[in-house]
Amino acid sequence: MVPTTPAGSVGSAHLPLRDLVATELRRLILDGTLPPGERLIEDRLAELLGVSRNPIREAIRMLEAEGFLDVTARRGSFVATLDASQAGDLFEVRLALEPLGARLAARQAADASQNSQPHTSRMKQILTDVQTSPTSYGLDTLAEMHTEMHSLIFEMTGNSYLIAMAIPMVKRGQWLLRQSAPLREPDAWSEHHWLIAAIESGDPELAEAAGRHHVLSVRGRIQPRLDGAGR
Amino acid sequence: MVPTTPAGSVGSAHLPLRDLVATELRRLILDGTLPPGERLIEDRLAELLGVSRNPIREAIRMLEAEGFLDVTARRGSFVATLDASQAGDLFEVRLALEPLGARLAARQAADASQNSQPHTSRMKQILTDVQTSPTSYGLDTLAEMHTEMHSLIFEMTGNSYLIAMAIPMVKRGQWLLRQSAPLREPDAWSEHHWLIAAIESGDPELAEAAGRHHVLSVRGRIQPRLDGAGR
DNA sequence: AGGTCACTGTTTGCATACAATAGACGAACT
DNA sequence: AGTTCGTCTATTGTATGCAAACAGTGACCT
Repeated sequence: MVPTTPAGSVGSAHLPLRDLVATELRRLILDGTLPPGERLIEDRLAELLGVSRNPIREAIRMLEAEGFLDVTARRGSFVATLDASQAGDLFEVRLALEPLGARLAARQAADASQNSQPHTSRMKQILTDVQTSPTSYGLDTLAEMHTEMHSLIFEMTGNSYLIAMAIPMVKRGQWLLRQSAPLREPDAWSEHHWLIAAIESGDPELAEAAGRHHVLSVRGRIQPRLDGAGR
Repeated sequence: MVPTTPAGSVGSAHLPLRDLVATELRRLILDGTLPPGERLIEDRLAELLGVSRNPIREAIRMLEAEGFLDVTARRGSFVATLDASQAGDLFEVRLALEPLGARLAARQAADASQNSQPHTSRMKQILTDVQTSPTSYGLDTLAEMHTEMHSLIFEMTGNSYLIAMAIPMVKRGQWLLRQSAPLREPDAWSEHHWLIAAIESGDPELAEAAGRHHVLSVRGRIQPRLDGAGR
């Protein structure tokens, strides 16, 4: 992390190294550079990122809490593995939280319909970008856009507790998508159109149903690719 | 932590200090010794617990991820505050996850009805203990028993992702209960009887409804005590 | 041949030391 | 009197050093 002026190096507005490290490790895990099961050696990471082991260790605690790492005391940290069983677990939780997020977001859309809705407009922009030039983005970029869109829904709810729980969940989902990725299929994106429209309509019931439908649909698309190691 | 033989000091089977510290800090927060808003000074905690700042800092990252601490870069860590708005947020999420947990637990009960169910028997034992001698426990103990019972439901599901998300949520609920505690009311406990019976019956729909009903009931009992700072 | 034991390198756990920043206090200036 | 600036202290951020534990290797015994 060498003094390359980390986006506001001096003075006041710079992030602690633990946050930069956590962000970078997340990226390396999500894009597959650090594959599932890979062992993380603190010294190597420290050297790789040009920091001491201390920020590394703190970042490891954060990523552990987010579920990206499996840590065993005195035996090291490993990139978490996501087998079919765990993917099923994830979808079961997501099937509870995504409809909730959509419902609360729709309520917000209804409450604050008069003023501008930065969340919905950004969501629509992402969707437009992807659908107008679907081939101009790499898989990683597509996954990131997908994550941003779902994160926006949760952020729109204004429920800070839901946000804290759901954002890591969405990132975990991005990871899964990245590994077995149907993000190239046009259907995968057009579905979001319905979801966003439902939220924007301000009808909580409709939005909840759309959220549920969306998760079920994604699960149905991904499940077949995960067989073999069933629960 | 001075060589006071910290419960398995030598050899192999001892927890890292960060875990002991995190557990202790959680306890101090939950029992009110560290009140909401309190600033945590790393040096003081280190001296108080007899360790260096390093395990303290790692524990802080963990508790931050669990939502017990609010951390601002270079300005310190503070015990999180739970106002009425945030309590509402918590209940909204809980209203999604608790029924899910009950439903999946019931499914497990049905699947594995032949062999013994350590989870349900432990739950029933807790309930019996509380109801036979309701006055013999302190508030903190009651809160801990309540937490254990709900944690058992989630653990029973076998869904590791749900467990990872829900256990901290339950603890956060314990915190709320501890602050405005209706745990002395007999109704609060008899309700759990229905919930456990529903899970044990193996009927997912019934259990889900019981879980939902329970959360709604608790919210109804707590909500009035939180007024003033509504959303 | 198989298993057990000691030995050694690697890695994690913890402590200490130093650097940098935030916030408070007070002096000087207007 | 109020404001601004500098200084000083408490506290967080980061680095380094050392101890303890794990994992692999090979010798030795049975």
